[in-house]
Amino acid sequence: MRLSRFFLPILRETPKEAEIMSHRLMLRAGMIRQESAGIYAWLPLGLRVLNKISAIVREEQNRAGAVELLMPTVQSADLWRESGRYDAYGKEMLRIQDRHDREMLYGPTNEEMITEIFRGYVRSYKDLPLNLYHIQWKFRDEVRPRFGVMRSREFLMKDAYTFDIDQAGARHSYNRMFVAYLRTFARMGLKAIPMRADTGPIGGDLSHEFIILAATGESEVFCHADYLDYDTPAVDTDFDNAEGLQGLVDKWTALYAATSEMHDVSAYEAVPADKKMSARGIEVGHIFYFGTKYSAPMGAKVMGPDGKDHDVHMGSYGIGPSRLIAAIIEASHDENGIIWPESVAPFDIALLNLKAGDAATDEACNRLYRELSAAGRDVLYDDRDERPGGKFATADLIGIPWQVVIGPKGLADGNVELKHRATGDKQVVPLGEVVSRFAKRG
RNA sequence: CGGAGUGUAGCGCAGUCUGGUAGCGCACCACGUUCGGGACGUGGGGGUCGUAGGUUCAAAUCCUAUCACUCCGACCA
Repeated sequence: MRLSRFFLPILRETPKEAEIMSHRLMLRAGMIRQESAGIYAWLPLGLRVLNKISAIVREEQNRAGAVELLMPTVQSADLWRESGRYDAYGKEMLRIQDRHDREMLYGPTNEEMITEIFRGYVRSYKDLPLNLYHIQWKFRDEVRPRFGVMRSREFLMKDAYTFDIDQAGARHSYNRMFVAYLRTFARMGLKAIPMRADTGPIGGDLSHEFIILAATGESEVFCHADYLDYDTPAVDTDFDNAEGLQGLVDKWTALYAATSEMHDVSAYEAVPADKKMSARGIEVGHIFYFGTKYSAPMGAKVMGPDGKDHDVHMGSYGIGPSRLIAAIIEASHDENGIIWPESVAPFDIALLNLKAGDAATDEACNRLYRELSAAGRDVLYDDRDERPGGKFATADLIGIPWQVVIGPKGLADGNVELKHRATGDKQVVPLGEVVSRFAKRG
């Protein structure tokens, strides 16, 4: 992409309403624009990151055996009356009427709808287990949206729903998502710690919030420091191996980790002093098992091997890609701007032409732009007629992992400069070697 | 939903107390000099002062209503 033809409305000054760093940087980098309280337009740079994150979520969901579909944003109130939640949900639900005065709502979540879909087709235990998910916009009319996309009213959410014949099956389904989540967040460069969460009236131990530690986190968390050193489950993890998965989950839940709502002071006291970690955290995922809470009232049952009907055991599993963007920025930035992990960066390489209009630099840049693009790299080519300082500042602000800097001075010796955004390391590289350097990294 | 604020050019702000017909910095446009970490000069464009009433010879400024947004608290992916 040539910057001269892209739409990147960066701001030099910080809009006053932005309190936390991720919100400031997203506004300054031209990623989002507020359209209403807690409602944002995604500008091209922001959308690129959002799509990268969704792609990782999708890959890991699929790997764990989940199947993607897409449900609508607008739902019928009648559906929610079946579960009793139409009245129970309260003012957070955005209620609307269509032209026939039918009561509709903008979905805050999809348990009712997925249960309706399930019961319409699935009749036998032989069709289980089943895990269906979608990535769709949700709306929750928060009393006080704030912190940009961290707590917005409209937000993108991946929500998966599992169906099993019994609780043992549901536990395996739960564990699949548990491990998929560990992999998902790790791929985005995040250290997410699963913390025991409130299961409400269902009880049991099958509910976890995945928390990223960050100074600006909304909730106070307490955990054992060893979690930070744990290895991510391998890419070839066998998700059909129930014992193997249980072992992984056991390992990741053995040590103490809880948010303030679930904090158990005496259990925390048992953590060795040098391992005690008290910090603030951002919730980026939440998984839980809720049994037959929706299947029973809504009549989602299947015939079991015993020839009898069974209410299916369900669970739901959420990840907020839009919130994740803010969480990643909170965890990865410096005074100059965002530092994207390579896996979610909007572009792989920023190609800076320090003297647009100069025949030699133009030619070298054009060639590199073509060759890097052909090698499968997403390149943002800053071909604008701007001063070098502005180009450096822009590239740093929007956080592209690598900067290839081409100016007349270096080019006279056949060299370009390669800068790594995260470390600030700069090295001089012969022009002819740039493409091979990046080809290897893929 | 309780409490506190703010709405003046794309962004950040002054002007409001004490009414006299709107200004500064950045950004934007033109020309020139510049050009390896956010240059400088000259000239220029852009605002029904959130909206609606009212008071007044005269309202960004005073009064009333209303809308939007932000912050603190309670609540939440």
